[in-house]
Amino acid sequence: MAEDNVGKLNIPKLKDAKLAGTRFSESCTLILTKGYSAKNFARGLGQDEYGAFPLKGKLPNVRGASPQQLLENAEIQNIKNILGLQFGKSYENVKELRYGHLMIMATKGHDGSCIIGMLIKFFHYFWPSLLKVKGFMQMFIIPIVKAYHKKTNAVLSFYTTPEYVSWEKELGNKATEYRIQNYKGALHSQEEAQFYLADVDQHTKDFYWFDHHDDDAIEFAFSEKKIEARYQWLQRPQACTYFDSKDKSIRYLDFINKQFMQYVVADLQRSIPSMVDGLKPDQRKILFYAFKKHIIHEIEVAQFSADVSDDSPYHHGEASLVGTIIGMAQNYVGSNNINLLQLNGRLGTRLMGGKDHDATASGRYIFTQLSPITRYLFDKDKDDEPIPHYLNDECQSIEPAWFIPIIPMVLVNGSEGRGTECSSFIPNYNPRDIIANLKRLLEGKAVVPMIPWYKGFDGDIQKETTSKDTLYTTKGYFITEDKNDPTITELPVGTSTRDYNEFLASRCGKDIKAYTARKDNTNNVHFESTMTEDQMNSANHAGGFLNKFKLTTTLSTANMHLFGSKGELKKYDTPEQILEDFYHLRLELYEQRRRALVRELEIASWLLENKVKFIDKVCEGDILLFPSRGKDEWCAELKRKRFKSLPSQAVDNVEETDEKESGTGYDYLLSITRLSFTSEKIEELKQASDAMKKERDEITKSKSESLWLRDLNALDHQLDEEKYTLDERIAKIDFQSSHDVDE
DNA sequence: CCTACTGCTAC
DNA sequence: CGGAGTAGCAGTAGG
DNA sequence: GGATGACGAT
DNA sequence: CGCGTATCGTCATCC
Repeated sequence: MAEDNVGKLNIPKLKDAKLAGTRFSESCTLILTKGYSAKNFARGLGQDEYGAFPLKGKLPNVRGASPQQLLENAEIQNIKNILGLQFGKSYENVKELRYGHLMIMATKGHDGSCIIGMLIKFFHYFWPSLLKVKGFMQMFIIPIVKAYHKKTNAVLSFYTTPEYVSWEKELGNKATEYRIQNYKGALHSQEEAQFYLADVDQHTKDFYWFDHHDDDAIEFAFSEKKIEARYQWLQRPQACTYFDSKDKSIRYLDFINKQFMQYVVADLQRSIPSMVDGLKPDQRKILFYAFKKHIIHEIEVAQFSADVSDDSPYHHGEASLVGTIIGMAQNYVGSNNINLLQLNGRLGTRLMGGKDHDATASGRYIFTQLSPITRYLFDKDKDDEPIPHYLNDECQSIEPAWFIPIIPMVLVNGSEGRGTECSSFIPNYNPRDIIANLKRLLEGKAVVPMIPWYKGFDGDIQKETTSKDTLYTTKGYFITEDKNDPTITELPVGTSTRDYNEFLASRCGKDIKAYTARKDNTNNVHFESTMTEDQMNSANHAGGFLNKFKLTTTLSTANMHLFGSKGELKKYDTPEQILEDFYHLRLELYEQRRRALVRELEIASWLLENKVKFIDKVCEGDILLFPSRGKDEWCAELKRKRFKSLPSQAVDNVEETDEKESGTGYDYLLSITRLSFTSEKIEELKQASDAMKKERDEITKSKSESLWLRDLNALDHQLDEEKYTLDERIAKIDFQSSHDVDE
């Protein structure tokens, strides 16, 4: 039968169906998979009618890409050739194609939707008529969670998180009857493959085109003309919609609206940090786990990332998590101003812009732990609830929506990210400037404008005066001892020593005679160059040495997107705006903390007071310990004598003590040991009671502002301890201006 | 009979 | 993913 | 002025 | 332990 196989295809990794390209091709299905895990699966379906082709990574988006680019893309070429498609041709049916169906094996989660979306867009762009052939495009769905009934062994599969969560909710405490299995990968074992083979139909969904609304949906999701509309769409709170896995077929419209747009939201959410703690979800996950397990002693990064992974219900590649951990721990110039994690080992230096490692591999050989200063920034002394706000339960999540540091960390370490419809860049600022500004706000004064600052940076950062006021220039630094031989001792923010080394090498013999790089310390910059007079003159003509030799970069504050405290996407125009937004939220939470503290002290205070009163009355003979009585009698007597009983649970409504008589409300009095009746103990108790009253009064009188101020001062002090000072920078600027090296 | 080396797997 | 490198082990040739 | 690449999480 | 593909938006720089 292979004789009439139209053109044997020589495509590596392709497992062609035996009947593909024959007169039976209409009944053939090409399965597109991510990775190689589905090869056996395709084999199980039958090698005559099923072919399999693994996709590497993500497909290109046809939107905006030039036809040339698309033609050069190997994956697109392969798909086109395997199916036997021709560009520019319109297909009303699949008779001419080598396969009758194109089935995408959706990897679970949003990124699977991304690939399907790209594929739909690809066909919509080149062969829109094919989308109207019902069942040409299919997807094979794989559950994210399976529930096994412990007794009956019945299996329930869930294909979307909301679907699973609503089932779990309905179940209530019957949930213990099930064993829940989270799906980590797809189709790894033979057993799994069998499971799907047994019921291929139920997992296969046909895509279909109904009317022009399907076109409109695709247009809405992808068109460049709809950017504004999509941005508006993202402003609205998103409902967790999902398709019904029982439906045999799925409309393009529904796929786009329910699946693809959720990917867009997820993509944005993982890329844009929160205004409150400055963290992206994975960074928060890492910090959450580090707090939970109290990682204050070093732990292997590979182990740590595996633990973080296990701790959350859904995770991406381990390598990316390792990379995120390393990113949070780096402290070379231009990375973090305050690294929340600490790294042991030589990984991530300025030499290569922090990339001189391979995350997957190096994770096994490097160690990390929480930086000591982190506890000063987050939840010092555990006065705050450790996790004040959780994500809504519909979108099952273990981590908090955000942590609440005492200063806006997003300004300290900056951030950079790109999602769909919106990207974001925030430069680093000086924690000292931030603290000072917060103190100004606490005193009712106006904030002072801040300029970006990078810890350890020896160059200069200035506001660009000539153009927009959202631009800042970072300048490297050089000295010229001999007239024509500049020595570069600092590179602008964001330039790695290695890249710069290559750059200088490329200029040798052209703009400079020669140069030498000193490599004593990976974080040190030292390039000695030699130039002829002509070269020096031409550099001066080209706007000076700094410009000619790429010793400046710019920082822009024109694109500062963040998620606000309620998860809303928000654009900020100045760092001060971020600071003030943070200020109002943080102050409100300090007030909450203060009230909670007052409540606690209130109770502790009257507890002691009542104990003292009780002991006094016993000593005075007002209350007789003997003869023995029943507990009810005791309670009645104590109530009559106006002792307060301790509410069993609620600590609120302290005033109204006669709610429910649990019978244990007076235990704190009845269990007083006889030792307490010694004069020493009585004295001690009275003193404690007075002290408690005093503290209570103080906190009651005090303002939330002073609680915050106390934390800020503690942080300030810790920064002193760790030598975060401005002195270096100021000295350098003075030095630089006095030597007049600029131009 | 012990050493030195080869070939192999598992990581 | 695949190549390089290595630990550990069994088998074997050679002194 | 239009193309290109860098950034970072996946 | 080092390779590869891609998305996504913005901005600087290259030609």
